Amino acid sequence: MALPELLSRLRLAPLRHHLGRSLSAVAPPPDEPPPPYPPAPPQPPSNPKLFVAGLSWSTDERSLMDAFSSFGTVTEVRIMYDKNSGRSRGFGFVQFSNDYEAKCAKDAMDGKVMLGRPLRISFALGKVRGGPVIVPRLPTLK
DNA sequence: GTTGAGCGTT
Repeated sequence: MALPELLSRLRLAPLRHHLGRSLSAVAPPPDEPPPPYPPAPPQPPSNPKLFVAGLSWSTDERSLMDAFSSFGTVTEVRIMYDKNSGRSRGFGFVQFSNDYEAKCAKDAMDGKVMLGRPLRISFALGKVRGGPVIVPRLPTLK
């Protein structure tokens, strides 16, 4: 009886020791950072300004603001008009005081029919006064 | 009197 116990102790002791070390050595990586393969969208494109297309020709900035003012503070509404004819080009921009209001208005109004026309809303891009417009600056000649 | 995807001026 004592012999098998002794044998098991003699053989298990190093084994348990080894296992304990190897486990503790292999244990740490439960934190495997899963590499997000679409590395692009950490944040959904969001800014206070919305690009609103699909506007009826008869939609003016006043009615457009009235349609969006219930989602937040509208800081700017602009509809692009044709230089010559003076009529609406069918799209414009609506800017809110913050990104949340803009996203809320977009989710609520995108696809909604206004004056018989389905609205196409997305976040504005490009020309933003004071925005991140990168202008390559050439060295000034002297 | 028209048209219908799109990203703009001061």
